[in-house]
Amino acid sequence: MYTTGVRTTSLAPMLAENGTAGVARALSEPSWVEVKWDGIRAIGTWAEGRMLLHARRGTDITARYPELTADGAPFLPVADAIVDGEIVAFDVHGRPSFSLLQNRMHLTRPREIEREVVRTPVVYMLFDLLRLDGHDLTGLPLRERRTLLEDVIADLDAPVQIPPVFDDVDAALAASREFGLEGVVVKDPRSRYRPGQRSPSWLKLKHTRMQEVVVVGIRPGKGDRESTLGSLLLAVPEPDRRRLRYVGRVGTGFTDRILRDLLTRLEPLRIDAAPLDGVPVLDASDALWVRPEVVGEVEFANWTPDGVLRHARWRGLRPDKRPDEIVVES
DNA sequence: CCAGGTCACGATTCCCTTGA
DNA sequence: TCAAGGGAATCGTGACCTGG
Repeated sequence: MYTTGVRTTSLAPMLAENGTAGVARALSEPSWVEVKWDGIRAIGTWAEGRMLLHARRGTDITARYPELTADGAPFLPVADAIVDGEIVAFDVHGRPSFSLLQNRMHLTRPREIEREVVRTPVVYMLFDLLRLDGHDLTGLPLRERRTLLEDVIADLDAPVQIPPVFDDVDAALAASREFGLEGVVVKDPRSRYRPGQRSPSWLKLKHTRMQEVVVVGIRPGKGDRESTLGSLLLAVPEPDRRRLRYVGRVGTGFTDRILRDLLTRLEPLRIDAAPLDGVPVLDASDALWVRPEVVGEVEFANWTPDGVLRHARWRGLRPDKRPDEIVVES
């Protein structure tokens, strides 16, 4: 079982560009809309009755998902195939949860992997078929690859599924937002599969949210960011408005000019002790604290279970807002 | 034996250089 | 002039090493 982590040959997955609803609607009529699964992209190579899994950059992750790859895993009724899909873990509400996956995605010890098979089961959502019984299918249109995928791999057990395709961008966007999903991917059904390419034939439309935050600290930067800062430590007021609650860091979304401006504003506010409790040791270890006076706005994907902003990027200062005016969006 | 630091890997986003 | 791609920064986890 020492295949984990080794780089072996496999196809590189085709990637989606960031898109807008307008461009996505124009991609085809009717539209081809898939759920954007919040999981781990994986290319599956089926041969000699066994599935090998490779992550986006080619890492062999076969050993990490025995329910998809070891004895007893679903059996594809073909001699050989290469499939493309996403490994997904679901929370109690039935929503894909990347934070659940993080419990198991880096495990290497067989005992711990087996424990997570039971505790954090995954489903392999297949959305493409790249090779079948010796034939390269990447030159076929998506519509035909999908038909072959459905024909050939029809009756699989629970851990391997073929998710549905929708035909209305706006309805799918609304429904996915309603259900708390990350977004949708709109594809051109006429498009070929281009391994390793980021193609405008696939567009991801992601839901994002905004949150006002108060800056409570600075973490030093490295490399190009050595002379300015690495990330900002953020907080929001507790419901009682008297204390602050730590909500994580933001380290992207800045231009060099904005970084220099932030540093100029924050330097005079430096204080010795943290202005709040509950900052994880790792974040606090090299932090430079500031008086909680500077309010800004971040765009983010969702809240983690422990109340931290996920994928936050800086959107700008809110000089019109005082820290105690911040409203926490649920 | 534990805590802390560093690394690896999974992910994303953005800047900046490159080349057409 | 503009798009594409490389590079580097971020987050979050576990593995590993080291010093007390």
